[in-house]
Amino acid sequence: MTTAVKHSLPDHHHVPDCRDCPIRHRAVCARCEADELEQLEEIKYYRSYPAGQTVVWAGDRMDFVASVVSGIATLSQTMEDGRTQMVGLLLPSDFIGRPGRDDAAYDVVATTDLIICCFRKRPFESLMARTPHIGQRLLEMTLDELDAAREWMLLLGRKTAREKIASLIAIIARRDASLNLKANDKIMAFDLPLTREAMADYLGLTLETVSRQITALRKDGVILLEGKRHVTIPDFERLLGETGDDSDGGYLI
Amino acid sequence: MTTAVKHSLPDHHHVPDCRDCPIRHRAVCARCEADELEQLEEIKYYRSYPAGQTVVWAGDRMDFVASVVSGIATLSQTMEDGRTQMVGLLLPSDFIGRPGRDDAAYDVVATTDLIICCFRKRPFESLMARTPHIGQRLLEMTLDELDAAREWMLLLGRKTAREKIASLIAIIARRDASLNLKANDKIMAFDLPLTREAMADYLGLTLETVSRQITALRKDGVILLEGKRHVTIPDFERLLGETGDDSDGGYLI
DNA sequence: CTGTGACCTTGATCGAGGTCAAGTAATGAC
DNA sequence: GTCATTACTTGACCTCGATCAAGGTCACAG
Repeated sequence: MTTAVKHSLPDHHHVPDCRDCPIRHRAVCARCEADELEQLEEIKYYRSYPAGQTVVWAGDRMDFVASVVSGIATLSQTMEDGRTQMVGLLLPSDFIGRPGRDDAAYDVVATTDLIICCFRKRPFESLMARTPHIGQRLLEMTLDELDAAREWMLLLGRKTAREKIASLIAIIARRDASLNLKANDKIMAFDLPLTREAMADYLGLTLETVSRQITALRKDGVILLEGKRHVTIPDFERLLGETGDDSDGGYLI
Repeated sequence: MTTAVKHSLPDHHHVPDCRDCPIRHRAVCARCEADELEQLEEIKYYRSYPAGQTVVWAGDRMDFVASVVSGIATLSQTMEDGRTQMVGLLLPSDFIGRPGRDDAAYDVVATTDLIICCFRKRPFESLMARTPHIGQRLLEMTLDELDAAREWMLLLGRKTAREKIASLIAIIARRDASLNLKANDKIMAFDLPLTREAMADYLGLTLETVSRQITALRKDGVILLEGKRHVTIPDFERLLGETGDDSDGGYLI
């Protein structure tokens, strides 16, 4: 299997500077930094998880950091009584884990089939200490994630249900567009990678409200739906108008 | 004035590892790192702002990074229609600004009289490049802030108004206790450093709801109020029970 | 084809928190 | 003293989204 996965590594060369995801990042990509390549190669390995499986539980000991190779994972917290809030969406090339901490702070769950590229933590940390460049990139990524988290705080604290849904769809549409590089397509189309419940956990809503608002956006012609998951956006500006964000479009999340 | 401020610098030696503030941090403190002291000394200067004044507006060019010496500042975002969400509370020794970005992402407002210690950005960045240790501390601080932001996402997305207020009061109480080092005092007392409106902006509520919930907590004996701002907490565990957080108390924010 | 379960939609109702409005308290200017 | 202002409280009402409940659709197993 390792061999099979290695063939997918060219993905790692595609390191999008995705400004659109809730958790923006740039991958820590071995292949793109010749100097560190061999050292990283020595301490890395791959793991795969089927959709629905939990990668780590909050509080578990975590002896690795990792980067998403393919698939989608979520980061979430759960209160004693079961209320849960998703705090991050991990897409290919996003980073998992935290140098300097041994226990996972959040549940990491694979929402689709998932392959991650792991680095054993101690060696990674010492490599980081020897190679300031890696630490700097990690800082940059972390600052981007912090900005994204704060943008999400605005969404959670102040937006209406309709604005929340529109924002999430806009974000997914942008990430999809930036990954698939069809920049000139006026019409965006993609599958929602999350269930209604996962969207609800992300947006601080209930799944019923998510369903109702998606229906409302469809009835108003803001989005088109085929089946339950496939979304087409006939007019992206129109969608942006529903998000409540600044309309200059320059820096939406 | 510069001289007067320099006399307050011993504050910088008190670098609490405050795990309780929404935006946790450790100061980048010149005094505590002999090696970098002189280089930092060369590029630093102080600024002070009266309560209510805006330090920087979102989108403004920012040619410095800074550390709070005394007073309290807030970090917030505002939507076109005026809805605002606070995304950070900056207390003494917290860090302001972001190496690698020229424009401020958020409004920074002094809520009390404020003194900050600034470092010109370009020299700070090049010092960072030469001194990996600084970058590492910055990474650590940023990761702490990220955790705090995510904890706040749970609050914003899933907690009730009463839980939100209780959480905020608990956080302020802990920070106050950790700053004032009266660990054995069972009874905590302090002044709320924020107006009802600022609390509302922080918690994603309206100021009326904040007022009502504070009244409710007072009537239920969870907190005592003298005047509008001075709070006494007769039973901290009781307050924690109102926050909705895990009751082990180990890692509240 | 029929059951079963996951996922989603829709309806009816309820309530937490928002909105609007009036009023209080403390402060400070004149 | 009066007036104005800022910060806060309280009440009445309403709305948005949660809750509870039922039903639909689809994929898949037997």
